[in-house]
Amino acid sequence: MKYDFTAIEQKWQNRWEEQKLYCATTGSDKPKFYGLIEFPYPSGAGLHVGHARPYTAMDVIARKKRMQGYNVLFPMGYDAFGLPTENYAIKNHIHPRIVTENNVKVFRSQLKALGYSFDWDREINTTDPGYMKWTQWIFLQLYKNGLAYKAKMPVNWCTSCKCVLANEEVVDNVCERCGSPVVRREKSQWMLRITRYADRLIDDLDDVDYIERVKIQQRNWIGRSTGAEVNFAATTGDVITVYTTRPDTLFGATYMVLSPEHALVEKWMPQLTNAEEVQKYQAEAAAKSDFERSELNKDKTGVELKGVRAINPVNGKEIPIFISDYVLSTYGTGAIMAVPAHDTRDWDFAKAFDLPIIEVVGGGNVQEEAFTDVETGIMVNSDFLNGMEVAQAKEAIIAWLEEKGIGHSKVNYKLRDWVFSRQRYWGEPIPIVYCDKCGEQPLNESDLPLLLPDVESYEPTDDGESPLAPMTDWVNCTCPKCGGPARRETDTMPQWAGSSWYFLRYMDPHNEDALASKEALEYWSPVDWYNGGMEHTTLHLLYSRFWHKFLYDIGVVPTKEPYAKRTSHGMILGEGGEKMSKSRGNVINPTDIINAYGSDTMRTYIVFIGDFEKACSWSSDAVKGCKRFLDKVWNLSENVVPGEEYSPENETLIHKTIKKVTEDIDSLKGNTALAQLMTLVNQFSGGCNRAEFRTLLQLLSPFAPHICDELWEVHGFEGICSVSQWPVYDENKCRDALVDIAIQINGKFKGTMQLAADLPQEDVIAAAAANETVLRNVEKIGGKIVKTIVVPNKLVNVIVK
RNA sequence: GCGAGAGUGCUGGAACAGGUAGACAGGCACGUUUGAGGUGCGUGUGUCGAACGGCGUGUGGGUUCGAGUCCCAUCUCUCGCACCA
Repeated sequence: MKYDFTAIEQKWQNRWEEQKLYCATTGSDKPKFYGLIEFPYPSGAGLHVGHARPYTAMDVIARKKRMQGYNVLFPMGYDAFGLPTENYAIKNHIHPRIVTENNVKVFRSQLKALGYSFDWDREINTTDPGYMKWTQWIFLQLYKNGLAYKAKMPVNWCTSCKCVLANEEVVDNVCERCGSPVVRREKSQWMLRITRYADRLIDDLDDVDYIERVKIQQRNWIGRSTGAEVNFAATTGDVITVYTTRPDTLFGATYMVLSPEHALVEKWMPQLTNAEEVQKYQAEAAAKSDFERSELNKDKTGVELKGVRAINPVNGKEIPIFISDYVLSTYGTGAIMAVPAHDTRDWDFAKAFDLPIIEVVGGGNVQEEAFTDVETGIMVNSDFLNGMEVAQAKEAIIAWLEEKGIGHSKVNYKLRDWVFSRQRYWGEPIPIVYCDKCGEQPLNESDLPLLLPDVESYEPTDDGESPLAPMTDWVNCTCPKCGGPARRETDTMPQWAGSSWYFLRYMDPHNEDALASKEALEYWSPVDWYNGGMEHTTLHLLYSRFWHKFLYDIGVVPTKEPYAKRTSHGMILGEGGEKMSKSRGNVINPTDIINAYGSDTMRTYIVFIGDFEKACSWSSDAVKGCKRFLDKVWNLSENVVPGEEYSPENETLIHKTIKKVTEDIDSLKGNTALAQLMTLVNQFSGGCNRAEFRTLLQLLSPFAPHICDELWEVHGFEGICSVSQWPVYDENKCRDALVDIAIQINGKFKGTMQLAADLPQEDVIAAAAANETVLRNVEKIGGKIVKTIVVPNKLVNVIVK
């Protein structure tokens, strides 16, 4: 019989779907397992191998869990709002909804062709009105709880997308998505107060099982630092508040620096003797992009504010005040006290402007370089702090500042509030209206979802207005409070909105009265295992944790954290180790591989390709190797003899294999699990019995489910392989009766000897002493055996002197 | 600059908790099956050497009976952050 993978795969995919074999049941008594992967953005290019890697890995886990008796929720959906769809729609004059529908169709058929065990009854799409309704509902709750607010502020504006971006979407001052330059614009924007959750987003990382680099990256992004705010008096009578993490070095503050945008600079302008020079510097700084500002970070520039001085509150000394663009207006208070002796940047500036450097922490040579070590230093030149260690001095000075009422301890974050407005058409409209009488008003929940107007044209505008703004039929509405005339908010939500809670919708996707029922949320929460890309660590992953915590606070969800475990996959590179890209022409289309070798081969290769967490390059030859392996399994099927028990010559290897496959799948090492299965199949090359073949099919089933279900049926085993009960192993049967013991002479490997397993140590030593290899080497060295080290069942090391 | 991770055959990659480095696969070579083969099967394949044997996990040290694995130093690469006071 021929291995007709196309027919077999089609047959089983149909059967799985008809029988709803992989559908999850809320409330089942079985233990639950919720495995999640990031749902795709249905782009016009279709599914690529980058999707297939994490999807296949989680499918293998889900399939194994199911066979182990878990009630498995493994869902799929589409994150379908977004710019590429909108741009494509504009260019080709098709409505984005149609574009989305077409793309989703392609994605769905590709996903099905890969044989994933998704619960297709729970498929979701973020652009469905029934889904959008709850995205908008969550926004209203955020609004009502003071976490969504409108603010006029400088924002990142992508010159190509003609749209505002969140800080997280700007990489090296270009748009993360399209690579076009990002400029600053002053705009009124909807913001989400993610900063209110900064502490919990850091602290609760201790309670979840995320791979370490994800935790580190999130902590760094939130960027919590503890220090103090200190008030300096200016000679004008104004107060300059600074933020510092080193209040202990206050005695070493020899000048101050304000950011060029600091409000006091404007206030003081009339009394500055060098106002012109100051204004020129401000103008230069404003003209520079953030990129240029940080590019030029080698040489410190700045201008002294002549005519104003500050007083160091600890010693009453007058010190000069500068403006410089190395002080950021957006962090802390936009002003610093400069301690050149103990801060590298201040040191550079002091050298450039010839300012005094006063050592206040001993241990370095501050005339040569800034001494920033906080572990070893002892305070000097600091009055009542002298002799203390840095940590001690921090506490003492903060106490002193608080007592005098001129400072207090303070925690700062790099994290900023989330810019939530986008000036595009293809997103969820923000459910707010503006009434002349009542002002800003949220829509009534009963009026959700607020749908997009169905129009012909929705080109982005250059003036920063949403394309929805000119659609007066839609914009003009009535005020939900007074019923008078009102106008709708015309900005839409970012793509991150729908994906911030989608994992909850899977739990109860058709619910019309709530985002999901209490029962479903209680039963399925939290997601047990979430795998996704590192690129989402400070975007989607952080955003969704924020939303989830908020939903927890208002009693909607039962857990503080959405995901119990997070892992991440490496990229699949092209054949030569280069990134796959259209321009290089090295993109692998999963459909081509499926057509040529079958989905089981594709799946097997994707798992076998290498370490899941590392980048791997695609190899067309190695794909064939996996096809060969499945061919061998297929051919083995014709050499299966009767036998309901494992035969003695295969028993140990089978138990070992069950053990290895079971453990390796759980630790994302499908590559070595498959290697072990290949070893087993190689051992079976002459044939195997029914019991052995049955176990092989079960172990291979998570990786190559179609061929296994088919052969299972061909051999008349009961039920369906992919939902049969996972085989168990006996630890005692995982060991060979005879073992090869390595022989080392003085630590060098010389050969092996075969002994019975678990022999007492004395017997092993005796066997070694009598061993030919040992005797020969002892003689050669011309010494005596002084010691023998035995590692049970592994090795003996004979020390000869 | 700071933080994280990684350097193993011709290639992708294995190696539990320090215990036979190179599993498994690809490629290549030879043989064989075949009318033919981008088929199947078999054998070989780290390196030097005819062999005995020696040498081998980026580099240099160290700890240990024993190091790819641990420690110190150093080089290279990848990723993340980047004037965050």
